[in-house]
Amino acid sequence: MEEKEISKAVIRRLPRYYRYLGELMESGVERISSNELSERMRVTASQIRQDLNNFGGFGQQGYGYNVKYLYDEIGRLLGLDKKHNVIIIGGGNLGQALANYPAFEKRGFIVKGIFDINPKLSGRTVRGIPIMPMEQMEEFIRENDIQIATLTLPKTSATEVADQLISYGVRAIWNFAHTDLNVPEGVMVENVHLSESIMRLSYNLTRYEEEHKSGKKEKK
Amino acid sequence: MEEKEISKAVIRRLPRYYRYLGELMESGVERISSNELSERMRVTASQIRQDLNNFGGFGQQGYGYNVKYLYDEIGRLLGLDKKHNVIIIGGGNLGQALANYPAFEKRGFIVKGIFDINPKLSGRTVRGIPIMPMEQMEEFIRENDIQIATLTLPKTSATEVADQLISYGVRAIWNFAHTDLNVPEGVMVENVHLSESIMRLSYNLTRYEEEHKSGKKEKK
DNA sequence: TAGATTGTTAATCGATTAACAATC
DNA sequence: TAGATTGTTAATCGATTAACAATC
Repeated sequence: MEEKEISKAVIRRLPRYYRYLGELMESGVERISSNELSERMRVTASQIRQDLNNFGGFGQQGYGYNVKYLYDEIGRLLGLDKKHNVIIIGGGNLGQALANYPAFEKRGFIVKGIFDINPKLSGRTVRGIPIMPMEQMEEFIRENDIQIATLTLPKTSATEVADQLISYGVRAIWNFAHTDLNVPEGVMVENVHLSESIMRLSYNLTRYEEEHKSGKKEKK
Repeated sequence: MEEKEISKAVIRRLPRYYRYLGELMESGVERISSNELSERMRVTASQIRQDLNNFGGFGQQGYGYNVKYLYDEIGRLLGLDKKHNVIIIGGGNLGQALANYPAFEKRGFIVKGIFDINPKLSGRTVRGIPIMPMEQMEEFIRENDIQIATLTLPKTSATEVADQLISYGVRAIWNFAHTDLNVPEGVMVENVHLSESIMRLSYNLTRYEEEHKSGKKEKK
């Protein structure tokens, strides 16, 4: 009845909670209070409690949170309790690097195939994953229950390929191309714009240098 | 006198403005109003005007914004008018993929060297960029005016290596390792946590599926 | 039970949007 | 000049933090 819409800001933080809880588990910590966690993560305890309460009462008064339980619950929210079949479009350096990344498999993201316009790459494999020509994409998606497509190709072809992918039934696009995709309702896009990321770093570096240039500038 | 602190949200948007303005330039557009740009970028015109005004009056009443001028100004803010020397720590797949990325060079980010703990990689090159052993890092940083270090190595060594880099004078870290870095004031960190990114995608996909499962669920 | 800590409401802060006077 | 569009102030919205009653 009451659809409590969860804000993007909260969702953005979920994977980070998951990471910290995983580390706590590894070091054998069984329970943790929002206060302790807040010190480790450098966020307020209030925010932690607010965030978690969006999804239900995961804690217990007077006790705190059970680390394993909370870890599993957040994992479930993030869809990490299920396998997701992934394809990578674009078999260049970045595409191959992602295909080679074992950590994704551990979290349930299984790379099933790589597609590239370059016919010379066809037939090769990366970590046992076949590189195939674009023509086989549709059949492959339909037959292998592919939910997520990773776009590691030039922006010039990204839009067109994304449209194809969606028409073949892909519901989620992990977009590394330097362009924004317009997708219909019900299709998810997560952008990784690396060039924008390094520009933000460059901005901060430049601002800092400007403010501190010519040695130590005395503050009046 | 009045230090107008610019919010992180604004800075996050700057590179995207830059991208759109670059595309407008390429297609020969000379001027644009906040209204037109807002339609293309799917943000409000009000936000565009507010954002840009943080940095000064880039527009002109009755006319709008000169595309080339605005592009250059934002580029300058982002520090793209200067060259930045970059090293990559970790010569694995991702490190090599970034080294191979020509778009960075175009923006003034010059990869000068790659460092890896694996001595077998030493002496090899990627796109003419030498891979060197970690022992040479300090000297290389000091002699080549390195400002930015890219961390593409396992989280287990990331913290330690970051500390080293900072002590050698690196002021900005582009962190791809799955961990948060604690750095002193004056050192910039930009995180690219790919596993968190794909988890957000997975979250949205999973939520959407839950809401629409068992075919079309009628809404009362 | 007493102490601890959550869940949750209320207060504050910041960011976005709307409105319009300034001005090209 | 009249029309267009910015720069900027005010209003709204949303997110974070503080506070505390509920409860384990």
